[in-house]
Amino acid sequence: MNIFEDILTSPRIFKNRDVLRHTYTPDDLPHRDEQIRTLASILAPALRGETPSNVLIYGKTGTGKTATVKFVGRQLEEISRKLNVRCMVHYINCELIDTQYRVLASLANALGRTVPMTGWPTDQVYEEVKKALDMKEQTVIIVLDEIDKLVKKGDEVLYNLSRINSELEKGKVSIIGISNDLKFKNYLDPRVISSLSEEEIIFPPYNAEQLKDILEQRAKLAFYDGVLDDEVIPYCAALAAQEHGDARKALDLLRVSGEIAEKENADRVTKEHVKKAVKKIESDHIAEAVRTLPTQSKILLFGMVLLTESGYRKFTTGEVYAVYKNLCRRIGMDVLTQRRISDLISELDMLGIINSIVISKGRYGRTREIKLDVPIDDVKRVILEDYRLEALERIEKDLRNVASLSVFEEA
DNA sequence: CCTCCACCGGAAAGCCGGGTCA
DNA sequence: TGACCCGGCTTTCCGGTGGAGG
Repeated sequence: MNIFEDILTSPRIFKNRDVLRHTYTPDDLPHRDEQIRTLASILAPALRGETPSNVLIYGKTGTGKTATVKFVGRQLEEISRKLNVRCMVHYINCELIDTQYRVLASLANALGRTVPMTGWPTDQVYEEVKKALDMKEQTVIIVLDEIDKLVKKGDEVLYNLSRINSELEKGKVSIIGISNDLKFKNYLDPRVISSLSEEEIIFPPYNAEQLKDILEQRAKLAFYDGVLDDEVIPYCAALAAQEHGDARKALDLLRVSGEIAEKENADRVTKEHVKKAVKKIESDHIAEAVRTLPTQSKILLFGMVLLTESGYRKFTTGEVYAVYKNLCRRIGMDVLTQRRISDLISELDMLGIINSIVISKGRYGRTREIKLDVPIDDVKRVILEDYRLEALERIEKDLRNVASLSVFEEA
């Protein structure tokens, strides 16, 4: 049989998987009417040739901030075309575009100027932006998503952008800042704050009911009719609502459940698939967390893996440190002090890779009791992917044959 | 009730790579 | 270009401590 025939005849789950990704902006945002209307009324002056107020938008991840802004932005551009008003919305993700120069260059390019992504003096790019705006009598609404990332590198851009209007003849600029960090204002110059936050909109987390509506709306587009068991969506919604009402998480859960069902060649998605999806997402998160760990932490964690494998369900800072020190020596890496390792252990704890609590063993001192509470095989595999740590694999094999505990000795 | 272990965790200073400014 | 600054990482130093054993 032709392999494609095989694939084509297998049960079909997804009509359109992309609808469940967070890059997708739906045509209708349930339970965000209030925010949409507020934002629209703030931006409306743009259509009458006035400058809209600057807006700051707050809300945790997955509360629909970006989707709402993009949605309103699209509608605004649409109607301004109809009314023949020169008004555009320029979206910038500050996680990627995180310096004054890049923000200005991206803006200039969007306005039809060719500015290299590097090389020019910053004020020349600034002039270029101003010229473009004045010449076209353009109104631009700049969306700075994850604005807190930008602020951490200095608020000069924001300062310049917020007073650019007074230097323009005909062009108009207003700024929409999106942040999930409520405290990010602390890093700002008070003048910038007052100009930037002329208006503020808060996005509260979704509750389980609302998440259910969102999922149902998307599921209609994403899945074929009747492939979802009735309990699947309420279950996903309930799980995501427990964790801060994050719609992104709920959608991920639904998508991964579908993918698992598809891979299993099942003809419907069941609650069991959702349960598996929870596990898969969690283990992917852990793998990612381990992968991005600094090298020293990886060695440390590898030491913990070895201890766990040789039967220690829990161990103390001192024990791990001895193992860690040995491993470092054998693979020729620098050995950090115990004080530092103590901090690295706390970090691993915060990432949820290990469990550690400070206990007192009376006469035998006070220490942290550490437990590795993730699948050790996964952790080990990911650590060994690091080319600098290949040597660890050999050491581990040697240890299996010798008494594994010998790592402890020779302090 | 006191001691004293084996570490915790704060403070401060040093080091280093990168960026800024005259 | 060199002087300088900044922030992240690391070391040094050290005072603090819960509770088993005496």
